[in-house]
Amino acid sequence: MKWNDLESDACPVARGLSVVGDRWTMLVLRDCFLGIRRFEQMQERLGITRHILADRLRKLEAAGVLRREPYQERPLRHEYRLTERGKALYPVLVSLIAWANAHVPPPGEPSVTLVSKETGAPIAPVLVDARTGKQITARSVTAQTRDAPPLRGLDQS
Amino acid sequence: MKWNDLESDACPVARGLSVVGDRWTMLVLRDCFLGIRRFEQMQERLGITRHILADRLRKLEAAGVLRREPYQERPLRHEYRLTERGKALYPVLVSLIAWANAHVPPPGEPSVTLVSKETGAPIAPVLVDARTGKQITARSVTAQTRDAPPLRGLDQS
DNA sequence: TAGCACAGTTCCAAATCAGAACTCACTCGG
DNA sequence: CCGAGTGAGTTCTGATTTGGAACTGTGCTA
Repeated sequence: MKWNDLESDACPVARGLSVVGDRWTMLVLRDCFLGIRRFEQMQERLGITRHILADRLRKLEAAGVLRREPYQERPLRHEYRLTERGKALYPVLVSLIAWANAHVPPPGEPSVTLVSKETGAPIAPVLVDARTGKQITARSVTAQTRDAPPLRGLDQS
Repeated sequence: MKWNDLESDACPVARGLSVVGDRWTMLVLRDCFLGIRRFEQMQERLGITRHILADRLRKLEAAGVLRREPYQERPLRHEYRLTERGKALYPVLVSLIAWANAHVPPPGEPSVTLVSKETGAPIAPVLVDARTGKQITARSVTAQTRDAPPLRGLDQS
């Protein structure tokens, strides 16, 4: 399978990964969420090759996740900012952070955690259904294909 | 930067990606959540090279995300199942699905959606703080490093 | 006039991946 | 007993993708 085919895959996981599913993209976006906007800064913070960074930024712009806009003329220079579509990825990032802090043991205490901007209190993210407010788990929720019946899911795992 | 260095990175995003951050891993896990457990099935459904699939399964097992257990002897054969650590990745997958269905236009209507197993009603996932019940957004929440002050975040984006 | 900054681009070598064939331990049908 | 079939891999080779380092272009500052 070629990677670009994923973009038009029926499966939303595949489509999502066609945009953010490579080794660097989510790290680039992490920096964007932290307010990093400039090429040089990203390159230095991430330790990514300039080559690859340029390529990823191009692709993220093409996907409508980042937007490139001039912050000065003479010489003309651009910075990268999250679009609404990009900001909508925040839950993915937060879920990943929560999982990693709980399950990929850092050397020592988790050194980066999520806190409320208002109160500074630590945050424990949970996914719930907007309608019912109930927590979403692999046991309570399943994927449904429009044409085909769902596979058996996790019930008897 | 070498990929394996990420594993011990202070940043939880980097640590998380050291486990699930490559081109195939999340797709493998998607199949696991759908109840697929056998090598041959995954290989066929995903269109992944047998070589790479074997490698990813090994790594996921080493990371404690999947567990490999015999389902028959003579000849001895194993299947792969999600561990608790693996199941804890569900929110990441769900967030990705929600984002892709909303922002990576599928050809036609989203053909795979999330529904409640009980009622069959569609699910709209939202991330909230377990403590306060308030929605988590890039504006209300920020990352905090234990030693350093946070970067400026999205406030004035 | 000589650096210096920023945002890239270019080139080559090294790592990773795709595709196909091969292995191994069995089972089953005739 | 022989040959085909199954499931889970492994091995090979050639193509793609990365990493690392140097180079380019435009303008600023001393």
